[in-house]
Amino acid sequence: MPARSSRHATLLEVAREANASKTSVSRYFSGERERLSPALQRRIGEAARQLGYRPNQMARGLKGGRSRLLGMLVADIRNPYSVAVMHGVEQACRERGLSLLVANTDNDPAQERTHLALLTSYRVEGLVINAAGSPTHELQDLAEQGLPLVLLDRWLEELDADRVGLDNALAVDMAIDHLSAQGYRHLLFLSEPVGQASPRQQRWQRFEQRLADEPALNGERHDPPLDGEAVQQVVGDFLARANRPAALLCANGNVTLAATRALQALGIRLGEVGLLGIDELDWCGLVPPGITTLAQPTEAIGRAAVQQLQARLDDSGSTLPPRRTLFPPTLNERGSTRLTTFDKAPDNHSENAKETP
Amino acid sequence: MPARSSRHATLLEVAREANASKTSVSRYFSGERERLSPALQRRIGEAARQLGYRPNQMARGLKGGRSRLLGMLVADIRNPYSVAVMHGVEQACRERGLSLLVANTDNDPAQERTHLALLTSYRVEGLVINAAGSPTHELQDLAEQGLPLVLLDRWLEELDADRVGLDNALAVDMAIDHLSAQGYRHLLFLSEPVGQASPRQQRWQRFEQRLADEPALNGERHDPPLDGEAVQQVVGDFLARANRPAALLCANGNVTLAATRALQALGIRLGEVGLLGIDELDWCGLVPPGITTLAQPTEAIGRAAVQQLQARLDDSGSTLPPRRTLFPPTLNERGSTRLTTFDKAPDNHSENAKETP
DNA sequence: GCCTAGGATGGGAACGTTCCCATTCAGAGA
DNA sequence: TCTCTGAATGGGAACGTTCCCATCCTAGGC
Repeated sequence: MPARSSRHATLLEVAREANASKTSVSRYFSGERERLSPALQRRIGEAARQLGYRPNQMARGLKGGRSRLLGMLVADIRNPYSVAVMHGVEQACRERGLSLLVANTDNDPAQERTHLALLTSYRVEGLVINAAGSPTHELQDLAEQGLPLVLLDRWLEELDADRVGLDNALAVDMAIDHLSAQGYRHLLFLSEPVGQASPRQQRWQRFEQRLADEPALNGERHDPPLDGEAVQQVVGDFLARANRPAALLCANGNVTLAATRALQALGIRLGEVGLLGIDELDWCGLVPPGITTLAQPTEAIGRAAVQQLQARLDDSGSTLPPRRTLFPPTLNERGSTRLTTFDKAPDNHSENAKETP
Repeated sequence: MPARSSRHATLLEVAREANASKTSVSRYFSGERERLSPALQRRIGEAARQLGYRPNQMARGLKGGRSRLLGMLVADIRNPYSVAVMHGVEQACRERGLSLLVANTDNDPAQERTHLALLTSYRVEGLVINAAGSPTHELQDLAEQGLPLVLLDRWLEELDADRVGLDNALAVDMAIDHLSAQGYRHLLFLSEPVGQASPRQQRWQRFEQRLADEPALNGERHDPPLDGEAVQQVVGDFLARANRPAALLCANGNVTLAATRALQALGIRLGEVGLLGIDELDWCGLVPPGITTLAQPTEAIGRAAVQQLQARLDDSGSTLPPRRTLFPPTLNERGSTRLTTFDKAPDNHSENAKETP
């Protein structure tokens, strides 16, 4: 009795069935099909179809070291930004016949280490790193071993690798310019706890720098934990302290969400106090009168990461200098940065349309 | 000159360094550590650390067929629901020392087929399927070959596999009961194009059934494409046609988003026309006066899928009957289903708190 | 003192590929 | 007729594991 049902057909079985050698079958499935005579091609194709043969990637990966696998370390998979970028990475992989092994680390350095080890144990050919902490040492080792890797969004200063992400300085510039042009004078830069995460650091550094340069503007910076009451507290205190017109600049999507909640809880109308978020979210047009955002070109960022990896893969020999690819954001102007001085604004159900300038 | 930098250390190299046999090293790394004498353990551990050895999963997978890999087919990775479930799947995998190979199909049956082939070519040990179309034939083959697979959320009637997902009938019951209790009498069931997707079918079937049973309620059903003006058109027409009090029941998160946009564009206050969405979203508390939702226990659903797979994996021999695991949703009651008959409701910035009943 | 049990260890054959070399063969050039 | 070329094909050795069997050794029982 065949307890185990028919396992996978192997190359050898196809070869026997087609009356060919395993080499020929291997060639047939490795893109060297045209080297085979038409007759042989037909026989192999037929046999393979009949047996339902699929090359075993594990075995493939073993021999040549070509696993056709890319690894991606994601700091927080539940962040829509991460998912959007991941989607771009995936698209680019597909176009190149690569598969993607994704590991989510939930912003936990320990998991980061574990998952890094895991990904390399599958002998991925390249790594897209969106790291929370700094497994710098491990990454350095990998880089030295010649594994192509690209840092995404967050980078580690000590590690001299390729980088892809948003032009954070430009983003903050655009945000401040917009808020300033709209008439806001007192700015609160709100961020998740800055910690090691480089974009957060860069964004607020640029913020401080710009404020120092422009005497007309005043500003503060805070990075409260996002759960619980802390945000509301911080925002409330800021507004009590600051003169108007005041605005909030949110360093990422999570912060925008928390800040919006806080403002609502405080009973403050958006626009009266300005709100501008980095990262576009589905619902930003829905909360009246719409929340102004700086959208990242997530798809492009993801694709660029893979492209960079591919370049390293192709180049393998010489050591190109590390490259940084920065993308500019796009301003989505909505009502939350339209300064209203009416004490009682009309209750207009705004369409979430951008205004034609 | 060593053009290639130090590649990965192998089992054999560790064995040599530790003055041990490869068998012993293999044992050391395969959880049979205690069979080795303390001295040998120490030597191997030392050598491995020194050489930076990591077992090659490819080679492992090749020999025993144990890839320690689970595959997951996701219909739409940009849907927060999918991501949330995926997070659960991932957690459960981690706890079991499994890795997850994720393939997103963007709701495209062709990609579904391709990715299915891909996943199996990595010899995944089990498959979590959240399929858009119906690669039923391929899946049937896989199932027959003894590959454990579990259908997630969407299932294919022809395929007699394990299923995990929301109790859709219960969800619709809860929705209708709630809307009805709140005083709404004319219901519009809004769905993405139903097509093959089973949850959509089940939800609206239950909807029709319930309406047929309750003469006090009237209802319609539509599944317009979500992009463009179609939703607004459908909602507008419905409201023109139906008597009040009327409410919208949205079959999933995407629809809720589209419906909210449509209502805003039509200048309709939420609550005056009811809105209840299946799937909880970050921002549902933010759009005044808050959108009532039925939240799925996404984490639990994801974990249940892996658990089911594990059960099959353990059981391997006998054929347990297919099992269905259905989860109940949770009602998040907010302002969008609080029937207001005021022609001009007070402009209250509602806190997005649940009311204590 | 011999036999045996069983724990610790090691040798070698898979696993399913790829890839470096043959080997075969037909036709062209001498 | 003989060699030479190159295209078509095949044989066999890796790749890094696991796992089935030895083999060795130390004690314990007689």
